[in-house]
Amino acid sequence: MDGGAEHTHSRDPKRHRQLLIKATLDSVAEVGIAETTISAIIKRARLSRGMIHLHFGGKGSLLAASAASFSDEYYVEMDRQLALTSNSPAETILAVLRADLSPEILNERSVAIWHGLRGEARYNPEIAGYSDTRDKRLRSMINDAFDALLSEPPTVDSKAIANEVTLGTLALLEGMWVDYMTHPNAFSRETAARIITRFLNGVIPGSFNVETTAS
Amino acid sequence: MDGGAEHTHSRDPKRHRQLLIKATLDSVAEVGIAETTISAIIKRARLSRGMIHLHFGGKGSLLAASAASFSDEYYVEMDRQLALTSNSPAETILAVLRADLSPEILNERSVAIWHGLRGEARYNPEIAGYSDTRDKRLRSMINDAFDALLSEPPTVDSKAIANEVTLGTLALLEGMWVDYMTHPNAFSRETAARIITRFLNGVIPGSFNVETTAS
DNA sequence: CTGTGTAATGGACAATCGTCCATTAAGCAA
DNA sequence: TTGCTTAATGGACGATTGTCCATTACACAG
Repeated sequence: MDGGAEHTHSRDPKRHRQLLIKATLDSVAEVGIAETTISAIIKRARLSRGMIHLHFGGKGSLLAASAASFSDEYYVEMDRQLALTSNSPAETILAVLRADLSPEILNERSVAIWHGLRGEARYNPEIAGYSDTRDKRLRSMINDAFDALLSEPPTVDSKAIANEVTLGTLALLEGMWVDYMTHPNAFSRETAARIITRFLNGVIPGSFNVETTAS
Repeated sequence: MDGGAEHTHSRDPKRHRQLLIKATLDSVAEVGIAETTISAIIKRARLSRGMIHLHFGGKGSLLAASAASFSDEYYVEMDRQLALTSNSPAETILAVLRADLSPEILNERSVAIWHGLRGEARYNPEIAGYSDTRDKRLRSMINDAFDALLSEPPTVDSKAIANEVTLGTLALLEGMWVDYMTHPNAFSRETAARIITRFLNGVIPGSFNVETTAS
């Protein structure tokens, strides 16, 4: 019937699962979550229509699995970059900032997925869970560092300050992501990092010296 | 055209146009932009199916008109609140912060619409235009105030600083909106305002004294 | 080889999407 | 009233949505 069809039924369930997740994330990144339909995903993964129901039971579960995978991607890269730095509190905070603004983590693909999944989280509790987990881990990373930076051992007052500075730093980062999403080509990672450092140097003087290095 | 004559009920093109826009924004706020279909909008506005095509020509144009209306809502309320304050630079900045975090402007309805339209702006240039216009006006408001606050008349250096502080302030506000959207019930407007003020007081010492006055 | 179980296929299916138009209803001029 | 204009209706239409399943293809045990 067919002479040279290289695409016969390749049997590899685990790889196909991963292929579907990747296709889903790529689709959300490129055409948005509204256009990420079963047909679009299947076409991208070059698999058959029934695969999604077979492996995930429905579109919702596939989206949730994709959110989990995306969260993993984030922390794998974050941990990789953090492993390269020393572990003083100020260094850790700066390293997190740099990583969160690095091209490997902050790019057009990731902001589009981030935005799409954030919206979907309101109606899919499973996705909300993964978003929340991601946020909490980042927050405790930064919060611990500010605790150590402000007072050793931390006092009630220093902890209160650390908490507020942590929330402010996270808000700054999230705001920068929004900025990047709305104007990807006008955005400057260096400017963003400099602004955040300026603010941190303001609230905690002397710990984030920036100006020394020539640019 | 005329001042009175609002007796008619079934026939009122201008009112129906407005009704459709309101229904669209309400739908985006409550069920998300994906579920905001022609049927959903019509059902909400209690009008007939053909009205959208009649008055707007299509769903895309209705969304764009809704984005314009939403942008108006924002600035009408912002201007109203700003009119109540004195016009010293520091007071202006604080007033903008307070307004942007006030229940009239920052609420579950507005963040949901804001998020939904931001995502749609990638595929509908008309919507992107209104988002951009809104952002630019807010930015110049804050930037002008920082310019005046830092140096009178502004110097090249003070303008550079004002620009970065402006971008940082906007990022903080946008981050707070994201925070509010993801955890509406855990969010505290007072804490958010205090954090931003703390950061501003850090980068520009002495201009944003917080705890002293309550009025 | 044949038999058995599972991976994979791709179309059937009802529901819903957005667009569009033939028809009806309402206001105004005569 | 009669005629004319336009707002408004609501269903037809083809395309597409997500779900599901009867069928087929494959790997391996025997």
